[in-house]
Amino acid sequence: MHAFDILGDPVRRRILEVLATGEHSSGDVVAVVQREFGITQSAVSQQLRILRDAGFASVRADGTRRIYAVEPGRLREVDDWLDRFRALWLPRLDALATEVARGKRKRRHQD
Amino acid sequence: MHAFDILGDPVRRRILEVLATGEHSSGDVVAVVQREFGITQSAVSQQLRILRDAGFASVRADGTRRIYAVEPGRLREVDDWLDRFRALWLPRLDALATEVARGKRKRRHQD
DNA sequence: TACTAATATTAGCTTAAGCTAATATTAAGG
DNA sequence: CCTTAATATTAGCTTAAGCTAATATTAGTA
Repeated sequence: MHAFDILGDPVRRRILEVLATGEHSSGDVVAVVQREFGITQSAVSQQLRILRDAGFASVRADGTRRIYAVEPGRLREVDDWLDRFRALWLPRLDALATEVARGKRKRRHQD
Repeated sequence: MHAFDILGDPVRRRILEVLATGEHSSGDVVAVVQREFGITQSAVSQQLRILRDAGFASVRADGTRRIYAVEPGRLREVDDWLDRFRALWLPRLDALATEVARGKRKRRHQD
């Protein structure tokens, strides 16, 4: 599944925004999303699972709590996809400078 | 409408990929998408309209042809959104260096 | 002015995504 | 063990997104 398909949902994006600030328990995430979107714990849990399954987030157990963290790989795919458009807003940057600027390492581009 | 909501569709993404290589007529886009997705001219035209309305593409007339081009603004929104995650894959880059690296100008962040 | 080529629009169908409600699971504590 | 807290899962409903088929629009051309 393409990274953008996962990010094409406001709840999932919000969850990732929360996790971008650091690890959080499922309950923490539920609290935020529930306040802002008015949906149930079940719905949030389902979205957390989608994020896990798609590789956007990872979990570890802490007692009865589940602690979620962002997994950056899929987000880098998005970053890579944008490369083809960057010339449009960084017009005066030659190829090498762009490579350096974007901190790009050698990596396989599986579009 | 959030940029990601628009990009959460493979046909629309493919259209933007085509336009990333330069201006193209509606017919050109239809040819590519039709070959790859097997959908009708109508469907492609509808997606082109969505991209226009959302500010991802612009059109100009050339006789009976419509010439489409990428409009970078909305894609930069995506780039901006990713900022909050970049520390995850650019860990050894201080704030200023990141600013420079990302070629960031002063701009209003309306998340 | 009739005809054709290029594209857009509209109405209506179908499917899948995201939700709720209910229930299951798992771990900790008394 | 029994209970409670934290979280996950499942079944089923609803809605909206994306499609097709048909038709409209617009511009160039004979």
